[in-house]
Amino acid sequence: MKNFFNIEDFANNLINYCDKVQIKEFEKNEIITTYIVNRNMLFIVLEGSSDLIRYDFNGNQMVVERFNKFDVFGEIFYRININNELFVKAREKSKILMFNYDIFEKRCKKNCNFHEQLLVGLPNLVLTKVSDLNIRIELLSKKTIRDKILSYFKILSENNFSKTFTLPFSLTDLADYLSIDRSAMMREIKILKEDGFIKKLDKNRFTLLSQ
Amino acid sequence: MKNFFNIEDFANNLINYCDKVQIKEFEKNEIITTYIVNRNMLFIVLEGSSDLIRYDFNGNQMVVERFNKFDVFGEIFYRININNELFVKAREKSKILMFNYDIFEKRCKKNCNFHEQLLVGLPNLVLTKVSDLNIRIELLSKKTIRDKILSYFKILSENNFSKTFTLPFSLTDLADYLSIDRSAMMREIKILKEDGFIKKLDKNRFTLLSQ
DNA sequence: ACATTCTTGTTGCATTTGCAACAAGAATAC
DNA sequence: GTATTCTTGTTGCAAATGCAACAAGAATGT
Repeated sequence: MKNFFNIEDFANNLINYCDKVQIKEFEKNEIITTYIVNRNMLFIVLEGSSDLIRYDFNGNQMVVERFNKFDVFGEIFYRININNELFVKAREKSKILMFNYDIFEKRCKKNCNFHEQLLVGLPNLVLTKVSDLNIRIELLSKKTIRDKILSYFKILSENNFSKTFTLPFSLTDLADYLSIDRSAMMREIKILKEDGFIKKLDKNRFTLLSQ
Repeated sequence: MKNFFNIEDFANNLINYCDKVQIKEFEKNEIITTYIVNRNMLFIVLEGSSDLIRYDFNGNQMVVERFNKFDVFGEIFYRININNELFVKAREKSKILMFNYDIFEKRCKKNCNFHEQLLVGLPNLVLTKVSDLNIRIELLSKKTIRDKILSYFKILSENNFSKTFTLPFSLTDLADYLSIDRSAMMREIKILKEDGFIKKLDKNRFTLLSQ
């Protein structure tokens, strides 16, 4: 999982960024963007985090996806969104890089280094996104809650090169991520503990037991 | 959903393609590639179709994803695949375009038009892929079989600009795509018909009723 | 033309899951 | 420092779902 360019450095050198790109700060709960098909805007989280939210018919809102540091998002990744009921809301004070997809076609006036770096670095961010989406699809495809939890824990464990790992979010969020009922998930985690599959060390810290 | 380049024309002009790219034909059931992390190969289906298959522990194989004409696939979209148990198998006689991701960095010797077109057109194919993955995630996130079916039918209907539409694959494949048991899905379709939500016209042809 | 494989359709039953509701502890806001 | 919100944990129950098994029709291969 090598990085084709170092986005940390990149973000730190944004002082004289080009005229095709802007950086904006958002307060907690501010709307960052509403998804409108063919608007072709792209966003990169530089600081903070935000949620892609869908309003369904009944009026209740649901978190479709969460964006953390250096995640890419935008209408361009959601070409079918007929009712324009998708929007992105800051979960906390956040800094967002914004630009139009036509950046690939039109160079900026200054022909700046920043523009160039973005063009080189963006594909890697998108590939990471695709990989993340594929992983989530595989998890959501598992038929039982047990399989979903164990498969996800296995991935976390492998990412961490250790049987012990920390969840990247709360248990409530985990249920959302796996699209299962939270109480049913808690029940299954309890059974997995009893059956000796996992051990709960701390609030969000688990160990996968070999059997 | 505009096209940034016409891949049909593109594929028809492959006569003097560049030295960075190759086109290969595969017979039905032939293995096109095995996913190996960091191999960085990309593939585009020019003709035919293929399945991404996972061997699980028990030895039984499961279709993770299906690739049709002009779909892009490759290890590069699956960065976490520790056991290398993923491979792509041709469902029928297929023609596949293959190249390494470094095509972005290294121009070919001839500096050919083909190479240039690929660089311009590929991002659009990838964005379409991301959009498709996002749609599937939303469907898989629905909690009931009824919601999954109705949401998917709504998308097909909107794509077709009509309440009536044809499934792009068999009912058996639909159950796989939505990751639900086929018999449970058939039962639900029956209830949806009885409740007046849908009408079945033909084998794979349905109409969404307004109520 | 026949055999074989694939797809649709159906049902009973056990199991899994979502939902509702509640309580206690942790974290955060003011 | 207190109130408020968020998170974890638990349970009973009804509803949804997967599984197994079977049959008939359609499509495909030779």
